Amino acid sequence: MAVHNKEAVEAPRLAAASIGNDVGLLLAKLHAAGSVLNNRALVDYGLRERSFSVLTLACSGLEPTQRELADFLSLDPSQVVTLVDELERRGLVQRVQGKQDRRAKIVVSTAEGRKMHTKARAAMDAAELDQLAVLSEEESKELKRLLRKALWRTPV
Amino acid sequence: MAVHNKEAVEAPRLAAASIGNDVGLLLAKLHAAGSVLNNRALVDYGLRERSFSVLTLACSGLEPTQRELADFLSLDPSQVVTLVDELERRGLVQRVQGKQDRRAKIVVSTAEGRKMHTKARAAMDAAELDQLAVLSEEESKELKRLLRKALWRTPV
DNA sequence: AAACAATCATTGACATTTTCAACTATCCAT
DNA sequence: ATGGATAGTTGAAAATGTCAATGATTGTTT
Repeated sequence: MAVHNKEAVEAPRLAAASIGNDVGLLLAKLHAAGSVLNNRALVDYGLRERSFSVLTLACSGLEPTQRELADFLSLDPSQVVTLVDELERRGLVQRVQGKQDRRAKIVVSTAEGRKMHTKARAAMDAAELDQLAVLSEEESKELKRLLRKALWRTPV
Repeated sequence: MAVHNKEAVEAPRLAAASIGNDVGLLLAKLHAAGSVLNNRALVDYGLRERSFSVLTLACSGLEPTQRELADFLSLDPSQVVTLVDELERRGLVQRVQGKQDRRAKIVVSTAEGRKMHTKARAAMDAAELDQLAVLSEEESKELKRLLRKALWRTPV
């Protein structure tokens, strides 16, 4: 997702409108701006935000099924197929048959995939630091906490 | 944007992965979930998130040009054309030629548009309240403040 | 144990959205 | 006045999102 905004650095004139305080718009804009940064950070590794997410989860040890990936990443199952196809083609992940449920396919990382992930993770962390540079350490933590809470209704 | 997540109510198993703390993913998921709520809230008025944003700004008195709308909403100028076309066709906004710059077109609301906006705004506020129901008043305010700060680097 | 509905991954079709390049009209700087 | 940039518009191409159908497998009901 690209950003056409040339003036993301300071509050534009229109931010004064009531909509400048809408959570929906704030989320959309910050998400769009962040996506640009993230995808730019990942381009060296041939990854994009989504394939990075899948790779990360494949490396997590949680042994996610494709269905779980779809649910967690808010994607259609068919989109997960495409993402895993690509990562598997590049030798970064593998599909293994589910133990309890043989319909399910668990996506696990290869050694290659874990090496790739380590490097990509560093780039992503730098990008996030960049995006939130204007916030203090406490503010960044608080922002994440609030996002998680709003999303999952966990006390945190 | 639709959400395929069936378990948005509580933290899913995969949230334990390192990615469950990534701002990018948190923004993407909360934005996606919010879009569903917002678009559902607007369907009665024949609006969607984006046309509502354009209508709001047309009603703001700020007299935005289409270029400003594109920048502010992180849209391609051609997408703004489509949105304004539709709103104008329905008699909710009008294009008026810019005063200083005759290339520019300022998007202003009609009386009809303002009535529509008032009703839609109420529905949107309710949707936002719903989405952030789990947060306290202070937390909601703080979340918005942090989003605005990260986005526009205003002290706030 | 046979039949049933439900679920997982996959495919392919279709719709929507994004991105981009061209074009006209207008602006601004020299 | 000329030339280069910008605003809006159009249309085409690429990327993404959505959805229905399928085969394999599961759990459930008779």
